[in-house]
Amino acid sequence: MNPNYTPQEIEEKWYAYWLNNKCFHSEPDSREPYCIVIPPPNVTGILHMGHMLNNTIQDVLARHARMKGKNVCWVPGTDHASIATEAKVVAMLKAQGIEKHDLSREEFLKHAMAWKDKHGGIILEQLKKLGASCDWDRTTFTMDTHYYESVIQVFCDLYDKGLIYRDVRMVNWDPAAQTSLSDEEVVFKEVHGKLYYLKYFLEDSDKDYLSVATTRPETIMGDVAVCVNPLDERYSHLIGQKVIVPLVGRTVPIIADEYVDREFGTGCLKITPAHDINDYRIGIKHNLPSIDIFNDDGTISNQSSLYVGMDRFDVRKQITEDLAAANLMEKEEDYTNSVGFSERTDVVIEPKLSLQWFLKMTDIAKPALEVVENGDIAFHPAKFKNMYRHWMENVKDWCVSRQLWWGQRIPAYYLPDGKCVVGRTAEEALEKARLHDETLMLSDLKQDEDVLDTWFSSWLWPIAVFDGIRHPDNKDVNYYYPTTDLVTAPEIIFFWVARMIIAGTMYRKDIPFKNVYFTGIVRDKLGRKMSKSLGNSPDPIGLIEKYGADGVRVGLLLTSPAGNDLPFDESICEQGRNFANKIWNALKLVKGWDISNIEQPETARIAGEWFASRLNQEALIIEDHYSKYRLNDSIMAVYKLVWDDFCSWYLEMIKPAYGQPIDVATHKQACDFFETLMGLLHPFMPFLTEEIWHTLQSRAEDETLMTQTLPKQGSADENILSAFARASEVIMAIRALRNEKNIPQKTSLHIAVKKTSDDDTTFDVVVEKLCNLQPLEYVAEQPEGTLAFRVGKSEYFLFDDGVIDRREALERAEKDLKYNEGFLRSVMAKLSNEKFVAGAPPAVVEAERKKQKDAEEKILLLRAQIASLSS
RNA sequence: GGGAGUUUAGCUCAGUUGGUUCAGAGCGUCUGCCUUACAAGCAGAGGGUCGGGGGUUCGAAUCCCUCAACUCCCACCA
Repeated sequence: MNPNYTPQEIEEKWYAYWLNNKCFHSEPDSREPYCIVIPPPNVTGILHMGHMLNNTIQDVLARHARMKGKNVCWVPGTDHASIATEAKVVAMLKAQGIEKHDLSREEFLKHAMAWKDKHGGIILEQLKKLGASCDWDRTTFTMDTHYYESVIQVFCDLYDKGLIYRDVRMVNWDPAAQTSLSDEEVVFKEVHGKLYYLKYFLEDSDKDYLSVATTRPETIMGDVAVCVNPLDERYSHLIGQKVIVPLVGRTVPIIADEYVDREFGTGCLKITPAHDINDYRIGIKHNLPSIDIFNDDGTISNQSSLYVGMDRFDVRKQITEDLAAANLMEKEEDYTNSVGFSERTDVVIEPKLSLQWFLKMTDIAKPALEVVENGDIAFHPAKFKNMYRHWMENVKDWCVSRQLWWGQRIPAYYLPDGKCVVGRTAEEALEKARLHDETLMLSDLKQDEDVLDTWFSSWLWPIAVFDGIRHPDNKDVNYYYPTTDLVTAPEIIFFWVARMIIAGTMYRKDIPFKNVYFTGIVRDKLGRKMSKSLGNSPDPIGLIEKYGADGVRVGLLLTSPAGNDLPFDESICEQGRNFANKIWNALKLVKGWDISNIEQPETARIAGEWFASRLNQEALIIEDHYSKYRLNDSIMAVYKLVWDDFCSWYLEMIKPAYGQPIDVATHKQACDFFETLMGLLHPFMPFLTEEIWHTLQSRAEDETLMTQTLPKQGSADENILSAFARASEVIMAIRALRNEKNIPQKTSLHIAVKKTSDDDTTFDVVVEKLCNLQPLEYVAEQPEGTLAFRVGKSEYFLFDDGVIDRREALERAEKDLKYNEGFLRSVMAKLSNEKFVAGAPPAVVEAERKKQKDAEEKILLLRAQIASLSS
């Protein structure tokens, strides 16, 4: 066997084995289902640390449930991610010298599909390296035919119910992707810019002007008014008069509205209804015209008299120069404000008036709020309930149309007279259209050019992956829905989680999942979010190659309680790798022994009894952690059980002397323990545990650890656990003594004990073995020439081999005495306090009395010891 | 501007309804060991006024008030 554990081959071998044996595949049967739907990554995406964490957690939950005997189905898939993917395809085409606008919709989609076929699914292959136990036979893509149809069907249904409407609204416009965005897709960032004070001269005056502060001087071509607060005495006399927009020369009125903050800037606000949401509202209120000076790509439109065709940011630069040159700029100030950026393309959002499709949210959100409020769906950690409630109570209508080609095309058809019908197919639409005009032909219908927001497909994910929209009563959806756990990032609680709950309560009249586990965000050591632009994200596949998938999984899990951010440092993977290696070495030890038909030593017998109890005890605790979704506590408990209890204690206890064989019974038991431990560890370290499970004994052809159902653990013997706890204290005390006195392990020590009556002697043989002692001697008094130390209430005496320093021993005893006297004082302080004795529960008072008694006994012992040392 | 959360060892975090001298774990640090499973290791040790202040209580890391710092969400300021 290799000296160090080498994961690569082993991981490849077992993943292939599991696939070949269909270990991940699930079909409905009589068992209890356990289902997770993966948060579908972008089809063209590649694996990043966030995916690693998220999918490791899902895999742990899935594997754990499988070993509990559930019928586990983890559905994988990808999202078509309309904006992101379309942007990538457009860029790819551009690199080949092809402009999107030169292609027909069909041609473009052909290119996009080709791109998807080439790059799509890379991420799924990467998940396999991590060990993800997804049911790959159920892999779903949000543009698969059945899925596409489901989305269209839902759109039509919502339209028929009157929940979807088309309207002109101010939307968030992404000039790079040239599409509208929902509010959720806009990210606000602090931007250091300037505040420009522009001169708006009063009509018929060449010296009186209003100074107007703006961060966007390039929008003045769209100005239709200047607004002041009606209560602002500085300007009240001017209300109703007119000013001239600088450079532009247009005459616009001075109006009044409470919206204007008198404190800000000069208290004058220019009104550009087409390019600012607040100006838009004021424009409507005051019946002002709206001048849209931007083209869809962010250049100046011919609605403007100036700068036509120039980009908005170039214009900003140019116009400030021109304003200054024309002496129309009063001043500039540095200014920081928050500006909306497109989540996908990272360009500055342009508020824009346009005709879009919306979904009414208010009513359909109510039942979805209810199921979280009443606990049908549990959030882990629970604090996210607050966030959810707040959003749901203030939910806005959802802009579902996107001016893209990649996605589900909106099934709305326009008639020659401008009327609109909605239907799943053109034929269905035609039927409806003929109700208006029976002479219409298919060719008279013109389908809407836009596609639906990506999230308008992902919100159906837990239903549509089982085809439960088109066939609501099919076997799969009836069995697997509602799913059990959802593991996702808090960032998409509104994008996705909330909307899935809405869709679930609408289309299944049931929750989509019972638990939502929110992972933290993976950050770098400096606490920064990992991002491509910062280049601070390690390559996950590189990490797997370096530390092994098991090692990386352990590392990620150890430091990541639900909802907490994870400051990632490669060294945590090292800890995982080291752990794998430790286990590997334990296997080497166990496999290396010669087995012989000899009698079982008492040490091994008692060690077995103890470890069996320990295992039972800890298995319960681990299970409890799982039930609370405290996976980091769960892995830590297994980690310590394996490393400390099994390797450091148990194996040391049963280990035969070098060159000696081990007895059959002990060896068998050690292997059984090892096997059980591998079961407990399997969800976290699937590859290593599977390998070891097969190495411990030969298995049937298609047997795997991952499909084993873990046996119910027995009970733990408290007596033996506490007897061992005491013995381990003795052992550690002796080791510390050796360490302090520099007595090598090879030197066998001669120790006598004066035990108190309630001490258990069961583990004396273990103490002797692990500390390399001559048989313990039991004495009534301290023998001459010995060094005394105390563990609990028993005294131990080390026979002097010329290494004992009496003065040091005395100091130790005195320190111990001082501590116990202090302890006694604090206990007595409580007991002599009448209020305590009267007020505290009797059990607590009783406990204090016992402490008093114990401390007094110890003090007596120590005083005697000190006396003998100083004589 | 509105809301939520966090603050305990050098780092990441536990600490269940106040009750053992309760201040914990892992990692890191320090010391000693290449002891034939494992130096990716073994054995041992040190380390914290539980963010500051005040209060309730016989008793507070835990409950209340207040201040401070940080994080996140929502709204968005020309």
